[in-house]
Parts: sequence; C-alpha cells; structure tokens
Amino acid sequence: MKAILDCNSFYCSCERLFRPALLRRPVVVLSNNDGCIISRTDEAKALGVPMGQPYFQAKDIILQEKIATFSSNYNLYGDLSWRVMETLRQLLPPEKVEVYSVDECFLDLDHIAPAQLHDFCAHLKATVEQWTGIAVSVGAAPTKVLSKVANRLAKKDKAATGCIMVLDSPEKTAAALRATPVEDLWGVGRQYALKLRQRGIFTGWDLRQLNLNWIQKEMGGVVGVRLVRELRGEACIDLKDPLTVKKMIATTRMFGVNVTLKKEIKEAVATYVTRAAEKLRRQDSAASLLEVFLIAKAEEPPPGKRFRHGPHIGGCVELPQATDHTPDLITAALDLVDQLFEAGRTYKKAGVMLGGLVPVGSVQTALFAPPKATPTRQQRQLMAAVDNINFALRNDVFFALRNDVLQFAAAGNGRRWKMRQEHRSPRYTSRWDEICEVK
DNA sequence: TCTGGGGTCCTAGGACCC
DNA sequence: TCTGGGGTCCTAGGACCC
Repeated sequence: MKAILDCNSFYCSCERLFRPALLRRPVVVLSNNDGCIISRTDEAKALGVPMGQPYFQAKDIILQEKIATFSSNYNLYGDLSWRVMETLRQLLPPEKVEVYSVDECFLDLDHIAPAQLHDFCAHLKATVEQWTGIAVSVGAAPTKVLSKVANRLAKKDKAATGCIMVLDSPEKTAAALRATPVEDLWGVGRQYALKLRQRGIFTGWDLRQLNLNWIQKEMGGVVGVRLVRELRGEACIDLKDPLTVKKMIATTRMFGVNVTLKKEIKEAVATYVTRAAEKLRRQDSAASLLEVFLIAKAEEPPPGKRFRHGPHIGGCVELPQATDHTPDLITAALDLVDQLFEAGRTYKKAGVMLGGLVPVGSVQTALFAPPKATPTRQQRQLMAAVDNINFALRNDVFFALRNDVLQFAAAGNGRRWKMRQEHRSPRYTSRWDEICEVK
C-alpha cells in the first residue's frame, strides 16, 4: 500500500502556528508580489474566497470579513516543511519517504500489515502534529492515484474521517471513486476534464471503466493509460528515488514595479542567475544551457477575457562548457539581455533557466574552449566560500538584511524592481531577531 | 494600478543516418 | 505511372502537478 500525507492549508497553518489568536479565524496567504491567494483556511474558503484569486479582487471581502492576510514567507514554510519531512524520516525508513512537494509526501507502507494500516496512519499524523504543530491528512490505498483520492476525501469531511482514509477494500475504493469528480483526480487538468465531461464521464468511477485505447488516443498516450490503470488498483507509478537531481533549474520573478531600463533588467537577471547557480551547486550539477527571458507588459485584456501575460521574449545559449561558476553564467546571461532588450518597452517579469545539467564531477572539457573556461580550483573554492557565508548569515541576527551578505556587483544595490511583500510575517524559525517572544 | 513560481513528462514532427 | 524500411536524436509545445 501507498499513502500520501499532506499538510492542511500548509502556508496558513505555518502562519497560525506562531499566532494562536488566528486559530479559528479565516487566514489567507498571497503569492510572490502579493499577486494571488495561494493558500486559505477552511474559514476563508467558507466565506467564498477562491483559490488563485488575484488579491486586488479579493480585497473587499478580505477587509469586510477581517481575513488575516500574509505575504508568502518561504523561509518560514521551508523550515517547517523540513521539520515535517524529517519527522516522517524518523518514523519510516528514509527510502520509503518521497517528498513530493513542500507540503506533501508519498509513503511506501508495504511493510505494514493491512489490519494495522489505519492505526499506523493515525500514529504518523499524531506524531507529526505533536512534533511540528502542523495539522496533516493521510490517504492510503494500493496506488498513488488512489491514495490521492483517499486523501482528498479525508480532508473534505474532517469530522467524519479524522483526516485519515484508507482504501483497503474494493467496496471502499468504488465508493471513493464515485464520490470523486474527474477534475479532482491527480493527473486530470482543465483540458482533459472538459473532454471527459463532453463524453459523459463525470467521476473517477466512470473514468475507470473507459477503454484503454480511447484513453491512449485522447488523454496524452501512456500518461492517461497509467492514470486509468492506477484507478483500477494496478500500481504503475513508483516512489521516486530520493537522490534524483533536477533536470532543469529556473529562477523567475515578476517585478514589483514596471521596469523600462536595461540597467535594471540586468540587475534582476544577474540576481536570478546568482540564485539559480546556488541551486545548481547545491545538487552538484553544472549547466550547459542558459536561457533568459523577459515578459513585456500585457495589453489590456478584453473585458471578460482571462488575464494573459504579455509577449515572451527569450533567448538561449549553449555554453562552451558546462559550468556552475556564477560569474561565467552572469556574463553569458547579460549578453543575452543585450540581445533581447528593446528600448521603449515596459517589462513585468524576467527569468533565467539552466538546462543540460550534468554532474559537476564529469564535465566534458570543450575541445576548442580557451583553457580558462574551466573553473579552476580557486574559483570553486571561492564559490563554496560565498555559498557558505551567505547560507550561514542569511539566518544570523547581526546580518538580518534582506539581501545576501556577499553579492555580485552586477546584481546592483538599488533594486527598485524587487517584489512587493507588504504583509510578510517574521521569520520565526530561521532568524534570531525575529523569534517569537512570550511576554 | 493590481493576476505566482518552479517543475515534470510526453508526443509529434523534422532532420538526419544507413 | 511508379521512389523503402528502419532507425536515432532533437525541439517545440502541450498537459499536468503543487
């Protein structure tokens, strides 16, 4: 059996953890730049605040209902997420724990006797809640897709299920699938849901009966077939090896204000490259492909039409040799900005993507590259030192700055373009100067 | 005024090989 | 009149996830 354990309204729960006064009050958390609502508690949901709604549209109801509102505080969420996952790794062999997202985790429970499953899930839940203070839900079933179904139903009726559902018989599974609309299945998005509904397929149970040839043709080939097989109880999606590294690394942000100056675009791009290169080194990879893109300001969307981003202006270079050295990546990225930037345009967003990742230990030396293209031992040591200092001081009271202690000059220091975070809570668990005080 | 960020996997089709 | 068969590799784009 497999299980998925996820944190209830994770970002909101993190905010509540340090403010017990918010315990039964509605809470929402906003995306970067205070753009959209990306987490909401049951109370906020009950007041009719939709997930993903732009903040400025929800402002009226937020004020009217006195909904507590926070900018996203990833230092805090990242730290609490780590505590939840670490707790699970203490309760299960670590290779049976697959961290799927910041607030979700797949578990392999094959070693638990069927009769004990429910109790074991309850034990996991109670321990995580006691050790971290974050409430969680658990769904268990023979496959990943079915465990997602179970988890959703467990959360939907918290009082009846106690946030735990185990699908350990064909009858329970059938009932669960009949109660699950297709669009709420893991792997069915807007497009497929529409297609299925037009064919009269409304629930997971309906989908499970469909002919695999049709699925193969109409639902993304093997992806759809795998989904339906999983609905039938045939495990097709294994737990992922916890040691797999990323194949692509991206850092992209909306600007906090409109940007028209090339200098500012370059500062932002250099900042994003720095961040991406840090992630690169953390997984011991080197990148051979670098892409930079800019998003220009969107035209007014026609009334009633969905919001769309402005034109995407992107460029890509193949590096002469894979590297994880920030200065080399910045140089290449700024060259791209020179090619992409058009004076007179207004930009809303920029991003950097690193691809063609290879293990840093086995970088192929370029035949025609000048000898200095290979990062030297000193350059490696330099980057390691920069990372160590920044990681350490990011959490230190004496350097409680918004920016890193060590920065590249190309990243600038005006940073007018930085994102807005008007409602950020203190970083209770990762900054000494922002720790919770009891009076 | 104002609409997030970071990923994965798969397919189709083109270019190219012998 | 009539133009094979069997591959590989790459890219762009679609769909999905949280």
